[in-house]
Amino acid sequence: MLRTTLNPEDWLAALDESGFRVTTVQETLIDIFAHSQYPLSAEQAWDAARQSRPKTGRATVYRMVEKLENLGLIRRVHDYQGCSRFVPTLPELMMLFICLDCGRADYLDSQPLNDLIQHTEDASGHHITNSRLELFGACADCQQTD
Amino acid sequence: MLRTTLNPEDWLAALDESGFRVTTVQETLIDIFAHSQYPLSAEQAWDAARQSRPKTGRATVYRMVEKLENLGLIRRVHDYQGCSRFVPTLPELMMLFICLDCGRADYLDSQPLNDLIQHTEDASGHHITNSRLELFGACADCQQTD
DNA sequence: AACCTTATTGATACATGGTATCAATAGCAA
DNA sequence: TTGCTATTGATACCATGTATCAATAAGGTT
Repeated sequence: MLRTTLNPEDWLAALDESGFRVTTVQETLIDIFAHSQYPLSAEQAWDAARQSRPKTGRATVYRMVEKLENLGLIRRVHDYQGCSRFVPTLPELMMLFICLDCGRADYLDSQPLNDLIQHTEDASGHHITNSRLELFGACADCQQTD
Repeated sequence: MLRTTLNPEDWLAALDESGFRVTTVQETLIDIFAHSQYPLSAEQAWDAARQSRPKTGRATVYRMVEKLENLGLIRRVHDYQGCSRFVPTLPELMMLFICLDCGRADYLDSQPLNDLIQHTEDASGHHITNSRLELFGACADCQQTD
């Protein structure tokens, strides 16, 4: 699966630039999200965080997830598993494909979505400021193993 | 806003054909969903149901909402208000626009989405079986009043 | 129309996921 | 090093949704 690389240091820099203190919890959680192959819930991130940092609090993780989402560093995935899991944001790759077989998320180039939005604005008269597109099915890898 | 008409009787017929008993709770809830201008949560539907049918139970409404969703008669809306509200399904109009100002849902023709899916399948090699597209912004009406 | 079977309902208790509170901790600037 | 204050962790709390189970009511049968 295509996946442009993500740099945890950029995320820490983004927090710093937004005026937040850089803490060890943040480093831990950013590492967890940036390196996960799969969408993660706050609960899953909490479990993962406690492996390297046992005293990590649950509320802290929920707060951190909210902060990362507000900063646009992670985005919520809405799929058949629910609406509580997150993946890193890749700004140019906003079309998300979720494989119903292996569960992995694939990021797709946003251009077709941008075109669709432009076309829809023209046709409907609505002014579109935000969008969410999620595609579901069997990924290229999983089709071969069926 | 465009909105093709919905016939509550068709919904009752769909329940009947699926082997479910047709009850007064169902009639009440179907009427509520079919005529709402806005996405409704189960809790909101419960409030509405009790106005004409005071003894209606909370769990019953949650069960009914789940049933209507499983039958494809209503669909879940995932927006800034959360992921617990539903709108009627209009099969040929699967692109949903939500106005961030007035809150109303507008249904848009699915063809551009179908084209995008076809294109994405060809480009990515994934087999796409399902999709969700939601667009957000200011609707044509609300732009004029700004 | 009365009867029977069983799906559906309503009330209650429960589970899950997320949030508010607040004293203790730890960034970070001086 | 010190002091200020954002952040944290523990706990209690809340909201949303689910399991249980006796009572009710659809709707087919007689």
